Amino acid sequence: MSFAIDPHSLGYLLHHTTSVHRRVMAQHTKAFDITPEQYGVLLQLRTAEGISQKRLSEKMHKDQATVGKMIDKLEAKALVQREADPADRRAFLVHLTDTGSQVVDGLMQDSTQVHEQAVAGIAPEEFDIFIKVMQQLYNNLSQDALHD
Amino acid sequence: MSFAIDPHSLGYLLHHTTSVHRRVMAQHTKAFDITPEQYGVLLQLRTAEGISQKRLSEKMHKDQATVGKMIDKLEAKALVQREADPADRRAFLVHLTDTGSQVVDGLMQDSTQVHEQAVAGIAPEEFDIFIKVMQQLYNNLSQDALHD
DNA sequence: AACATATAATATGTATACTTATTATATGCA
DNA sequence: TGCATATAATAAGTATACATATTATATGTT
Repeated sequence: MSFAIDPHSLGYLLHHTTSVHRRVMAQHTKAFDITPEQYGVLLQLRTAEGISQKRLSEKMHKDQATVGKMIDKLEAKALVQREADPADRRAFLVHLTDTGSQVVDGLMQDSTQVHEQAVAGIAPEEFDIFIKVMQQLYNNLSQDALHD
Repeated sequence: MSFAIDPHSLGYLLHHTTSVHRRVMAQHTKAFDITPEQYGVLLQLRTAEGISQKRLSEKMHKDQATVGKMIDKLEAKALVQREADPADRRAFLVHLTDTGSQVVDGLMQDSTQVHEQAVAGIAPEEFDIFIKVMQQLYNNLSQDALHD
């Protein structure tokens, strides 16, 4: 195995690129008075309306406690709503409110802009390889990390 | 621009892969009673012995307050040491202790293992493209994000 | 020297992210 | 049915991560 990069810098590259992506997204989400993580919740709900906090935490690869807190904040801002699950009295089903839907719709446009900014000057074939490698890294690292 | 992936999923891919990488590293750093972020500090100090917290925060792309807190914790564990900067009474110079050096040395080996686990089955040429694309994404996104 | 401005570190407050424990409710099985 | 076990959500505690403010010290200008 003779890769060009120092093995210790894979972590740096992942973390720094992810951080800067978050910071750019934060500049956009700020206008809607939410964080990028909260946008992530709204985006999931858009295509998974009425799922439980448990399922949501699995889909987002975050633990239940974290997602629960985020739902608290989003509910306080009236962007989502908790509904008692009629089939399981331990669970809540989470719904987007109308305002919540409007916020996601607005931010999806910003998100597309950020994507275009991010991939500027990158050849499509290379970007495809990048995606494939990222998925492989994820799969390789997931083998012994606990997740859904 | 017709990339294969949904523009909204670039963030997911970055965040999830970075998270899983952190979780795997955490399994290793735990044996040394530190976090992956604290390992990052020690690793930087290894090649930049005696730099200020300010410089350290710049090299790590984190803000000074965050790095200051991490130094507090590492100092409490006797892995690093603060020294008054003789040339600037506002500043501290941060040093690895002997124990700190041993911890980095041990974890660098673990880190190499994690790297190998991560890149298993990935063709070197594709990994090179991956690195290049990551760097381009970083550069593109850094244009309007504040950083060093 | 005196003063305005910049800078290094710290303090404070908010928001993830994860661990462990707790509570209420489900579910499987005797 | 009754009980052991599993599960959904929450609570409490620790550690980033960042924004804003504060304090002490430097530095530039007059």
